[in-house]
Amino acid sequence: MSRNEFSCDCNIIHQEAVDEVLQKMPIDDKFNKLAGLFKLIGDQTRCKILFALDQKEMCVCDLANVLNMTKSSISHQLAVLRKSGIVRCRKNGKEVYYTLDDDHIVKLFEIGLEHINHKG
Amino acid sequence: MSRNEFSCDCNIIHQEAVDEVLQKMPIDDKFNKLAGLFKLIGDQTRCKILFALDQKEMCVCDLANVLNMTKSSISHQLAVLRKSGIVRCRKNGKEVYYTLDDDHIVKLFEIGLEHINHKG
DNA sequence: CACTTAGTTGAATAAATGTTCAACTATTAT
DNA sequence: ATAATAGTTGAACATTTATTCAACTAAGTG
Repeated sequence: MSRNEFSCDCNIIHQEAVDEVLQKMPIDDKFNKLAGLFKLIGDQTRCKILFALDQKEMCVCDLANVLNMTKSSISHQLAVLRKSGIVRCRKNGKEVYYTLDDDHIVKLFEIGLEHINHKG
Repeated sequence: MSRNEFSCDCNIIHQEAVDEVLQKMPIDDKFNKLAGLFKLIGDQTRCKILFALDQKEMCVCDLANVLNMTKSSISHQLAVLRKSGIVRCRKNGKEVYYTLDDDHIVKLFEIGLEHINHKG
């Protein structure tokens, strides 16, 4: 039984190791969400937006000025962050104010920065 | 001085807030690396590879079996992870064994999973 | 009311990215 | 030597994705 029934193009070298790891692997849905979360903060623009919102509640124009980008592109990214529940918004007159809505993000940033400062 | 000199298409609503946040913002290079790190683990395939390697040192074929993918696509992703210093490899005969080479990744995963389990 | 500004949205464009495929190297076994 | 297997690599392809542009809504101002 050196060949497996799956679509990978090789023999199983260490069947036991493979089985053991497979048992501990979370289901696909978990990885989907996990990778999705990291993909969300794996973009310079969104990184900066989140960093800024961690300092202060800000409206779209403020963010556009901080990032030196157009309202439109900021708004598009804010929509992405909103839909994923990472930021929250509140309307006041003409302006829409955004805030961070997730403690985990700040922790992820801290560890990420540790990594950067430790390695290249 | 309600108009700024930059390329954003709007007035500054809260000059003080903008200035304050701008002062605290790391330089672009930091954000580049930070977003780069998250982008790296923001992919299902690489997420699974890293999770597997956190359990056990594995060769490419083992990983191909665990993920049920071809050697080639696994190898391509391993090259990406290698170049960024997140995994390390060691050759032994025909086989190449990979291991995790970064404590931060595990921490990021833990917090990421906390987030998933807390939110949707 | 007409005008300006804050913000959103959809379509289009351009760039980045993951997988496949085929060719290749290197090591082991017959 | 020859064959088979582990792994890498570059090009091609398809998909995803970030920004731009233009049109739009909604709220405040003269």
